[in-house]
Amino acid sequence: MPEAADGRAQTTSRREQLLAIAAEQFATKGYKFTTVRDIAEAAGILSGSLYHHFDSKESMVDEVLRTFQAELFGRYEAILASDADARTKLEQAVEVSFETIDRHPHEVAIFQNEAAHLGAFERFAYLAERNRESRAVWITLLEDGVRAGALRAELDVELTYRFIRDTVWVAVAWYRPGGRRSHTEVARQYLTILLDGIAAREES
Amino acid sequence: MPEAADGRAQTTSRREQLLAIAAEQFATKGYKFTTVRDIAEAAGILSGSLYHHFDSKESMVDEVLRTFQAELFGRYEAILASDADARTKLEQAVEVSFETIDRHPHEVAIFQNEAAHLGAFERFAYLAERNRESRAVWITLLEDGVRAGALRAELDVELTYRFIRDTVWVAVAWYRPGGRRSHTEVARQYLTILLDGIAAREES
DNA sequence: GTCTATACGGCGATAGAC
DNA sequence: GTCTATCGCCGTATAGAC
Repeated sequence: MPEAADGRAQTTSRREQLLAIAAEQFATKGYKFTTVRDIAEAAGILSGSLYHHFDSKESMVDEVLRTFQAELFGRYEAILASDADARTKLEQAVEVSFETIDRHPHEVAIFQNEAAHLGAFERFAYLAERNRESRAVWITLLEDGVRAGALRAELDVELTYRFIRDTVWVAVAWYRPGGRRSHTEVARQYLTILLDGIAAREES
Repeated sequence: MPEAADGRAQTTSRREQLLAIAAEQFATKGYKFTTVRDIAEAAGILSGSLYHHFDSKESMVDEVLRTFQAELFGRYEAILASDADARTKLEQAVEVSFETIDRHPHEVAIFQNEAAHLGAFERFAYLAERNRESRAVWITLLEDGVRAGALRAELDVELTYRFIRDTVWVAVAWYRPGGRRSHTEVARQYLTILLDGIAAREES
């Protein structure tokens, strides 16, 4: 990652490298369990040197989460704005989510594991805001689905939203990029369960 | 809780009281974020006094988790051993899980949030063992369901197990005992989604 | 069974040399 | 941009009086 063979833009700045290293540590050991000395060591420098690049350990998670969320929500908005039918949009939202787990597993893990704690500080108030946005996206998708007749009418939309959100994001705990199942495959299987259930259909 | 009006066993020992207080703190703030001074203060004593009852902060989580797991797995075993049909057993396992969230929300939360970190230490090796046991329970239920013709034959059992486990336990993050939906109601709704899916059935 | 007092270590962060 | 050195704080845990 650090070197580009040809002369083309080697855009990964030192700052971004360090953030990527920090993100990996935060994701695997947890934010609180990761010391600035851990991050520095993984980067091959000493802890004091980190403060040339960042104000504090807190600033590091902050930047990691902000960047990640901006990208993710950009993609959700694109889906909402498209003119696909309700069921397709729902499927796309699920696919984008699993793709995000595939591409940014560390960032997703940090968000999953630390958002609750961090959200308590004013600095991280945007996390709660993003949570509300996310809920709005899924609820809209589900309600549109019901209205269009694609989803069952008696659906408890609120509960369904929670189940979807939980299952999709918690998958970061076991999904391994480059593993046996691709993110596309996982999304497809998941959608089958979600849409059609696991029970055998009785022939009528 | 501390007092029993009649002469009958007032079984909540001081030890159990302290453990309950610790569990609540661990669950809401996280194990690492909870200091022994926090626990002591919540109990109305000083931190040094805690060490009259327990070796260490670690011993406290340990005891909380061990007790909880023993009870939960006892219930799973009872279901497996019963002579109900495959679909009923699966439903019962889901119901027991939500009931456990209702009765022991703190313990479930601690297990959910801390098991990954704690599992690294030999002292908590049993957490990984319980995880394997849990997987065995669900996989058995699912495979029996497929064999009995109650569940779809093409089911990816491994993936389905993960989705069930994730959704059921993560519900501890939002389920509130005594709230608007009872655990029985949540379990029922969840089973509908899981078994029959959320898509409208096309009339054949 | 609880308190007072305190040890010991590791953490985040800073100042200034190179 | 990194290193050396170090500060101040807060965490767990201990020893012994009451």
